[in-house]
Amino acid sequence: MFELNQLRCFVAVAEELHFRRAAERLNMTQPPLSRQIQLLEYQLGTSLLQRNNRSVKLTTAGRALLKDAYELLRMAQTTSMQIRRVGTGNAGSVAIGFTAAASYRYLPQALQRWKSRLPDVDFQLREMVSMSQLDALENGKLDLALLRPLIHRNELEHRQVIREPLMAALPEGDPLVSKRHLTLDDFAGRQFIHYSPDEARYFHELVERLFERGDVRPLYSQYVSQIHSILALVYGGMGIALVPESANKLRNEGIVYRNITGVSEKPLVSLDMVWKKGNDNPALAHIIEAENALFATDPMEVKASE
Amino acid sequence: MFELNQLRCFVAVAEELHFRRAAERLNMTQPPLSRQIQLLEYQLGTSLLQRNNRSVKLTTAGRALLKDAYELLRMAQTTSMQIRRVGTGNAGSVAIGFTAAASYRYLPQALQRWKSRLPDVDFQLREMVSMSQLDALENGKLDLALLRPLIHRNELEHRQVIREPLMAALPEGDPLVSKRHLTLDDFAGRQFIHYSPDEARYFHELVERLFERGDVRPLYSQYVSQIHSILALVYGGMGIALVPESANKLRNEGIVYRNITGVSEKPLVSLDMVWKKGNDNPALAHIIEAENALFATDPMEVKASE
DNA sequence: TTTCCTTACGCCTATCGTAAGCATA
DNA sequence: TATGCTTACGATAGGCGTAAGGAAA
Repeated sequence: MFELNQLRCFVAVAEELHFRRAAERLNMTQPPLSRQIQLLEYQLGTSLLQRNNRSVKLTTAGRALLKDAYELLRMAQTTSMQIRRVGTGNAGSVAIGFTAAASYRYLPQALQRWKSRLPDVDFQLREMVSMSQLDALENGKLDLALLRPLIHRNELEHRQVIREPLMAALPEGDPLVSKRHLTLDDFAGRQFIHYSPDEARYFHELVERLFERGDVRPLYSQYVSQIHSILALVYGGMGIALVPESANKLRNEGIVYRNITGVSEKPLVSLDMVWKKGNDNPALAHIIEAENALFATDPMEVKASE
Repeated sequence: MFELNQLRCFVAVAEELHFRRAAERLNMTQPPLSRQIQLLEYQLGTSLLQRNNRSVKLTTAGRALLKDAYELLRMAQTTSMQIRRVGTGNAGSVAIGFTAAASYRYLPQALQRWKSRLPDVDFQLREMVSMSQLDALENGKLDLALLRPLIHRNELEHRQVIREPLMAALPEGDPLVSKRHLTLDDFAGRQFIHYSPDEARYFHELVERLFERGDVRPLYSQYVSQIHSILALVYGGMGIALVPESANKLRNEGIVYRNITGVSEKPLVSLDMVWKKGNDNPALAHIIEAENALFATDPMEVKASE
């Protein structure tokens, strides 16, 4: 089989139709160039150039090869540049998993930042539940995961990327709506829609810890894992709930959000970016670096707002 | 820039994920294989394989390269085979020019023969007037021309491929139609549609020579170059004419063809195949060879039929 | 100790450059 | 005679194989 260098020799001769000039272009002397062409002809079993002492012309086979040689050399050149860029992280692809929660506030802006910084990187986005994301990270199906803090595994690294406050979600017409500022005491004895201790453990424990500090307890009526399900139940009058501030991007109709004095001032709910320790995807490194630079001091804090 | 051989080395390692086994597959020992991979990595400026003493894994850049390497090697392989076949004339393309006359009888069957013998050859057909064909042959735009015999140029070779008789073309209702066999004497004093001495010189001289042998002369009323024009004029009652037998493939409506005793027995009208002497298109050689074998004795003769 | 990749080193082949050959205008 | 490709030949560099090195299980 021929080598790319032989094709480069052949292309030079085919374009110059003159061995000496072609050799000059290739920064070599003419005799070895002749030999390379002869070798190529021998390997292909056919003559490529018809040469007498006065002229050099392409044969039919030579004309056919010239077209393919251009194609091959062009593709080799493209490949070389592309791999170089993948190596530096300026090209390639990054597989990103995210939970529904991440898709509302953090992911859209983050994607915009990353795409403008890495325009030739292909971002593959997949909505997945937290557990699947962690598994996918480990077996290399994902480069990056966006999810609520969990017990982190050893081989995974993480960083907080967003923190937002908890707010009360009330159905329209609820007596508490008239109060501008609630306190946790207002939840005493109220039907309360809680988070599932298994499938939404992070939120479950967050809420548990809040109420452990005081004396009041709401009446836990339901255990639900997804925020949009909680909002549906609040809307349906099944109770009131505590949700992260970004829930208002999910649903506003029939629901009123209220700050809770002593709670909503602090951004309690985190979103984490997680990746595998040994992941060598250079584009991933750029993303992590970009987020580190952006949140040089602290993760992005979402202030309580009304 | 890398060489194809380095890609072959890389692919072997990427598939085996084991240097020693890959080296065996490549019929070499393991250390030089390591060196080739290192060289490739150096040339691309990025690591392709992540190797510790226990395992070899593709990096992101390596995965990207593997896909492109397959593509490049496959294309090189295809090119090699294709050029080899072009060299033997079993692939490639042949540009064939033909006059309208050739397209009726000879070309269709000939093309069928050639295509079944050379299934991977691309036949490019172009209808052209004779002069353009000869020019195109000389400057390499055509490989083969099909036309009436002309004063042949030096650099061109030719062979007769078909001979057919001349017949009389009469308008329906002409008094001569009632005779089953005409003679040239029947043309005496009749309005006769002749061939142009410039644009249809071959036919012009053929007809001239015919009438020179006897005493009768028709009345030359029109000088026309194309056979289908002659038939139109005959149909229109402008006169009668002498046309090659294959004219009946052009037009039958309103025209009656009749043999001429002493003329139609001999196949007087030839069609030639012409090519340039130095043409190196191997597929052309196959075509010429095929026709030589087919007409081992004589060109295909079209018998006078009614 | 074994496995497996890397480094070191000598050999050899393939490519290069110089020089001579040969055909043509 | 000048031009231009090929052949011949010595030098050199790059690739291969063998042997030694080093890390991990």
